[in-house]
Formats: sequence, C-alpha cells, structure tokens
Amino acid sequence: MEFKKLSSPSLKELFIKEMETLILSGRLAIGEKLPPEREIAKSMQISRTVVNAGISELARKGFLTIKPRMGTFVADYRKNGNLETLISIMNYNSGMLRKAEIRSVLELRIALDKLAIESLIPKVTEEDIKTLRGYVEKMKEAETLREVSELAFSFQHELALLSGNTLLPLIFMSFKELVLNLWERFCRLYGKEALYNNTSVLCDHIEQRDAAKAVEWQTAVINETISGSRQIYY
Amino acid sequence: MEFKKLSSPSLKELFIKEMETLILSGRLAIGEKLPPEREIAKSMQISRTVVNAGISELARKGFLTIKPRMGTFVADYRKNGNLETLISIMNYNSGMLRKAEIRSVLELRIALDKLAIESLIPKVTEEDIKTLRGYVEKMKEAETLREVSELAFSFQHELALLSGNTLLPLIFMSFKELVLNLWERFCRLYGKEALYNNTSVLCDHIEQRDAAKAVEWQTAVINETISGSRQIYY
DNA sequence: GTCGTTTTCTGGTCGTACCAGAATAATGAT
DNA sequence: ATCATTATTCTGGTACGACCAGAAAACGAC
Repeated sequence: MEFKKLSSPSLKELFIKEMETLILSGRLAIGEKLPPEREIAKSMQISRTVVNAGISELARKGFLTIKPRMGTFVADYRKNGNLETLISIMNYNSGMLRKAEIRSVLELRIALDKLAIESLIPKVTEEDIKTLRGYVEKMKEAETLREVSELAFSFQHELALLSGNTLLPLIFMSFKELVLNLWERFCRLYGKEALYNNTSVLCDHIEQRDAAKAVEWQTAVINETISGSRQIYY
Repeated sequence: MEFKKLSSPSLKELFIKEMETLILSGRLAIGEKLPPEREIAKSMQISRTVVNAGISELARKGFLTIKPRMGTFVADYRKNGNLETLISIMNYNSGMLRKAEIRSVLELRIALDKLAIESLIPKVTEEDIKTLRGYVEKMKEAETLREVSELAFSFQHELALLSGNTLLPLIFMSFKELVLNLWERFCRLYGKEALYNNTSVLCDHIEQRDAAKAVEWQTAVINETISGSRQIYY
C-alpha cells in the first residue's frame, strides 16, 4: 500500500478555487464587477496580498479582466479562455467532464496523433523506437492506475517530441491533467491491460514503419472509446 | 496615421520579462538555484511582492520550479513547457520564430482546421454562415495589417466555436499571439488582399457545404505558406 | 446646467514582520 | 572522535499598513 503525498493547499490556491467556483456556478455573473480587493480580503479574512495575487492568476486563466484603478470584472471565459481554463472547469466538476467535452478531447487526439505519427514514421530511428518501447514495457509492470496512465501519457508525449513538430509536445503538456484523467477512467472501465495492449500494438505498427496501419489503429481505438464514452461519463 | 495605444508595463511584467530573458539566453542554467526572493528584490530594487508574484507566474509558465522553504530552481522549459511557454519564447526573440516552429504551427493548423471544418459542415446553419461571412466582409474594409490579422483570427475562432468541439476554440485562443504574428508577416509578404481572398474562398466552400473542397483549399493555402515560409522567416 | 476642482475609489507597489518547514551549524553525551 | 540532539539560519508563504497615481464621482463656482 502506497500513500499519496499530502500537501495542504496554500491560501492563494484556496482563494482561486473559491473564486472559480463562484464564477463557474454562475453566482458571479459574466460582466459583473467584483468588490474591491480590500473588501474581498476583509470579507474572506485573508490578506490583500493573497487576493491580489489570486486575482492576477485568475485573469491569466481567462476568468477575470483587471482594469487597473477601475475594478476587476468577471470575464467571458467561454470566449477568452485557453486550455488552462478548461482544466479549471474540469477540476470544478471534481474531475468530471461532460460527454461533449470527452468527445472533443478524443476527436482532437485523433487529429493530433495522426499528425504525430505521420510526421514521425518517415524519420524514426531504431533509437527512437527503443525509447518508445521502454515506456510500453514499463506499462506492463506498472501497479497503480495512475502509474499506467502516466506512462501512457509519457509514451504519447515522447511520440510528440520525436515527431519533430515543436508544438505537439507543448500541446500535449497543456493537456496533461485532462488526458491522465481520461486514461484513469478508461482503465477503471476496461482494465489497465487494455491500455497497455492498445499502446503496445501502436508501438508495433510504428516499429514496422507502417504509418497507415498505425493511424488506423489509433483512430479505431479512440473512436471505440468515444462510442463507449457514455460509460466513462458518469 | 494611427497611434497605437501605449501602456507602460507593470513592474511585475518587467520582472517576468527580465527573468525570461536570463533563462532563455542561458545565463541562468537549467537546474540552477535562484537567489532568495529577498536578494532578488534588493538587487533589482523592487519589492518582494513583485518578485514573489512574478516567480509564481514564471513557475506556471514552466520556467521555474518553486520548492517552498527550499528555494526556486530553473526548470527545463523544453520538457515541462506548455503553449504559454512557446509564446514567451517567441516574444523573447522579438516576435521571430525559427523556421521549424513556423512549419510546426502551420502543420498543426492543417490538422486543426480540418477537424473544425469537417465537424462544422454537417451541422452548419445559415445563421452560422452569416456570422462567418461578417468577419470576411470586415476584412475587406480593414485598414491596418493588425486589423486584418485579427479578423482572420476571429474567423478561425468562430469556425472553431461553431464546430461544436469545445476544445478547438480554447486551443486557438492559446495560439492567438502566435497566429496573429504569422498573419501579419504573411500580409507584409503577400498583401492583406491575399489573406482576405484565402478566407473568402474558404467561406464560400463552407457555404456550399463542401467539406472536401474546403479542407482541400485550406490545406493548399497553408502548404503554400509553408513552402514560402523561408521568406516569412527572416 | 456647465465646467473646473477636490475628494474618493481602486489596483499596483512597497517595506516590514511573522510563520513554519528544511537545511545547516552548534552542542553535548557517550 | 562519533553521532544523536538541539539551536540557528534560510526561505517561501502570508499578513498589515502605507503610499502612489489614474479614473470616477462628488462638489462648487459661475
């Protein structure tokens, strides 16, 4: 039995979480003006330092718009949000995503994996394949769902790195929390052997430099997951 | 003659920029331990408030790792970076990107646009098309390069929104600075009429619900840009 | 009512101080 | 001298209170 490392969230994190909840639940309407930082601090019984830093971060996440010396306003995160916003939304729903969002992630993954695989195959070396295979092997031995999921993610990330497209790994990183979440649920549903098997077969196709088969396989796997996603969505 | 709205960057922004420069130039090596916040503040003659907030933001961007009560360390942004990191790297090079990165962006756009178009076509309404057409019309009248670029971006963003995939618009937003930058250069090279024309034809194909033609056109346009990118790259 | 002035409001920044965990130095028993 | 224990230092997290300067609102003279 392993224990997860515990760490109490900082005040700033608590503050951010609280504000996100207020905004995402609609209790703070879009466009609404927030009370002055001083009032928020007083009412929440925290220092203005925390409020100021927290608001600044929420602005970067697309939830707020700061107009210096005029006030802070709730932004339309659906229009101005970025990927980080989505992670926050997901965390707000205690790790749950709507079916539409799961579908969106998986559709996107088909497109991105396709790009990664097709870019990689023409230039892949034995060395590269050995690296990829390493992650697959580790997956076989992994104990916890989290471990398997992280290894599957690492495999994907490595694939993106090796593809030569400098943006792909960055996008995958932005997605990390999201994908890990999905993989864990996938494993709870189909077992971690299924995830291992899927990855392993993909790796085989890559080893044989068969881009078409690799893409086809991966697309099929993800499409199947989409079909079954009503079960992942709970 | 128009004047751009000026705004002096805040101290925090200056601090962040400075640190990014130090890290990206290599003067702060990866893994290196930063001086204590107090020393940085003293040496830069700013308050620790700014340093603390700035470091916090740099950590979120993947440039630093904060270990409370132990110190702050330069992270390997190439491995832990996300899309925001890339924007920072681009800004560090005063808006320039390496050819590999331009190519990466454009390759990615082919994949994403394809997904957006194919998701949109089966369900697009007259209303949607009117919205899209609106941006195209505005492009015709736009004066500055920046305006045209922003409208082209808005068109893409709207396309992503209408596609029904909830992630696409968020990704496009994460990309915003990058894409605007590329569009501006594209216009300087081929003229803003070219950008207008490209978008307009794409809109036509969408209006005729011809997904294949739309994708084909957009792919061709972007591929052409890739071929000519040695000129964008300077 | 209109225009110019003063006051208030607000986010940005500053400086100091305290907290508590981690690392290191100092201490003391064996 | 060695090693466990304790005291000190270091460091990021947080708290207060204060001032700055731009923007808005209140005010006042006409």
